[in-house]
Amino acid sequence: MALSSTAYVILGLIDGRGLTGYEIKQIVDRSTRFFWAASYGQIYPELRRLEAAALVKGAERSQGDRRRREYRITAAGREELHAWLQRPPAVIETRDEALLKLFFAASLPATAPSALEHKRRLHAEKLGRLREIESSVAEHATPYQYATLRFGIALSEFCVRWCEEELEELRSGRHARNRTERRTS
Amino acid sequence: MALSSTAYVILGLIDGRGLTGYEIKQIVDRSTRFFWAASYGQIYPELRRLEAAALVKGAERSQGDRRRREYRITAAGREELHAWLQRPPAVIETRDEALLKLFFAASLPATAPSALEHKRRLHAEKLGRLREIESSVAEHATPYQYATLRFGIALSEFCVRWCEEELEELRSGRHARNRTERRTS
DNA sequence: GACTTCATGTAATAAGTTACATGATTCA
DNA sequence: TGAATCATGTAACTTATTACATGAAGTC
Repeated sequence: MALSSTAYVILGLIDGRGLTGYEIKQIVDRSTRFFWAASYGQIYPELRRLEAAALVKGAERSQGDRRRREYRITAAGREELHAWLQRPPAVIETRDEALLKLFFAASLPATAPSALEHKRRLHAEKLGRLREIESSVAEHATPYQYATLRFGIALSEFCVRWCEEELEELRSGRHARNRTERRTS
Repeated sequence: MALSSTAYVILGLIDGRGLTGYEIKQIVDRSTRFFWAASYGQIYPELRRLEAAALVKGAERSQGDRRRREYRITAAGREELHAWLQRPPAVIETRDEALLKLFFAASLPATAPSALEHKRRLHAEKLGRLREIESSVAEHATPYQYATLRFGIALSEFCVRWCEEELEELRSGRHARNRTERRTS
């Protein structure tokens, strides 16, 4: 079949309960968002494709004049989801502009602290959002969902800490050489 | 001007030395690759665009019948690079298919260990490549480049460790509930 | 002689973001 | 009544990957 990962995000989310495109987007933004984002521009067209392939089934759930289309997974859709879960994951990619700026900071060394400081702030903000989610979500998430949340929190904490340590090193001037001896600590 | 981040990867790499598109790709694959990938399909057209904008200057450095075009940064290009370094970084995005499969593992719980095991292996492989790079690159990298390398190594180690701990929890059966009490440890 | 590496490039496709358009309902 | 939220969708654009084509030079 060869669907996009974003298609499996949809299949995974509607496995068990019917959801509208709008609701899918809301849930994504508080969950997979942190390791797999999806925009309306992907979700709505993808729902149509999935319905055309009979992997989901949409039904009108309009209330008054407000149109609302709720999608449920079909038996074929669940099969497709299970097949995907059984295939080995391959994609783990990162795009980190802050790290890129740090990487090239030798071209303008005065910018290095700022790159690190912004990176620290971005991770701290993400950490704040994840902690807020954790405090409101713990009871209705699956253990696996909860595990990915804990991973995101621990990872963000790690990144914040690393930035702080590195800023400290920059300030203390120890950054002028490659401290090979530090690697083993 | 509004260039893509990939354009700045090129500007940053050729700041100081002339490089061909081929060499840029090779260097990227051993450095920024781990937080900002770039393919030939981006590099060659981008070099043309940058030359059209007079931010880089290409020159023939053919040897015999083998054509070879080496690019150097211009004064305007260096200015553009410096301006970019001074702007706050915004993009830090991750796409992690393994985490996605773990997130949806409640749909087919038997696949959870496999998702974690694959995630662990992918991080371990990355760690191996980074360590190999570290052992060969330490002397000619800038302290900032070396810092990003150490970050990549520490982060990969963290991810490998997390996967191992999580696998251990799965095996011991403690995964059946959301262990709120564990969060504070 | 065959394989690998060096070297440049394009075309097709896929994936994803942003901005916009539209309109109902809810809440202050 | 005005703002926020609910709700669906598309168009234009950007970004990036993959596969392909071409050919020289070096190596086993």
